[in-house]
Amino acid sequence: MGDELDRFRSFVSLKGLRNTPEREDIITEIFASPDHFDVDELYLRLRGTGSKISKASIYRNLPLIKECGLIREIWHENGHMHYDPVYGRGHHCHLRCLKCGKVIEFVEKELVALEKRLGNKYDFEIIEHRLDVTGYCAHCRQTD
Amino acid sequence: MGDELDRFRSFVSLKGLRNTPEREDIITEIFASPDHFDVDELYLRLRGTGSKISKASIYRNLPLIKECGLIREIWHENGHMHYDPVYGRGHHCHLRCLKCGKVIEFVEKELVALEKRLGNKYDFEIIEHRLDVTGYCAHCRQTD
DNA sequence: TTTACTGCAAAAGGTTTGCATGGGT
DNA sequence: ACCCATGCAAACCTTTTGCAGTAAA
Repeated sequence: MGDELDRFRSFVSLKGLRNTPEREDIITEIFASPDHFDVDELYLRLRGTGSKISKASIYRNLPLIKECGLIREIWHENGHMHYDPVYGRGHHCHLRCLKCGKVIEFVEKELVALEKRLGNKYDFEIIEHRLDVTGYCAHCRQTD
Repeated sequence: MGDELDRFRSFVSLKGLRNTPEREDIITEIFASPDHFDVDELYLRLRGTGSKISKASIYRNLPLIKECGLIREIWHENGHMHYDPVYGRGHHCHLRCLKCGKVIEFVEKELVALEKRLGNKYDFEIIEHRLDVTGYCAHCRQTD
């Protein structure tokens, strides 16, 4: 907790880049409530805290924050990308309702073994896997 | 083989829609070599066969062809969606090289059991899962 | 002092849509 | 004949980028 900033500061200085208040604001806000988000939501949340940051800066910084390992891209929906804060949280996958959009996170440890198997079989160095399961939740099936 | 068209014809008439040469051209071309594609590639392939179809029609028809179960969306990359012909082929997942873009398809039958487990546990009617594994292939690791 | 970072606004690029025409059923 | 589907071009929307000013290091 607060750890994210430390990690980002090291990352940035290691790369010979600069840290800025804007970057810290973004990261702080993301981890203030580490739920899935898209650029627009994050922008509005930041505005809500009084930040005057521009969307351009958000777009420019998300790849860096991703490279640093604090967030990852999860899925693209309605024409835009969604992100998931991952730092400090175990790897998980998503079960998503196609109607209401509700998202349930679940952990599937077998996938680690699967990764290893695939890496060996096809001679790949696996970087990540993304498993997205979709369907209809109980509530949405009733109100069909 | 050719089966795709039959399926689409039934689907379309069941929905009270109309079949057209453009729609058949799209489907025929997709299954002429059923590899992953994006809209632009498909458009060029169609042009290559002499078709005068517009991109607008492709964009308007892909959702229908998807709903019919002939294709599915797989991943969004470089700002646009990629598609996968699925009809008549077993369900598979993708292992993708982050550098050269090479795609290896693999089958993981355990995922069916996983789907069932998730459905029961969270009371979801599962529609589909998408597992996308990324990393670096042997060739790209050597030429780093 | 250097030069990466920011905000702004314009541009880019994929996808959608309005409209008039054409063609299934 | 009805009205859905098409082509064209404009609109739309997310994301990227050029530029001039600002501020880390």
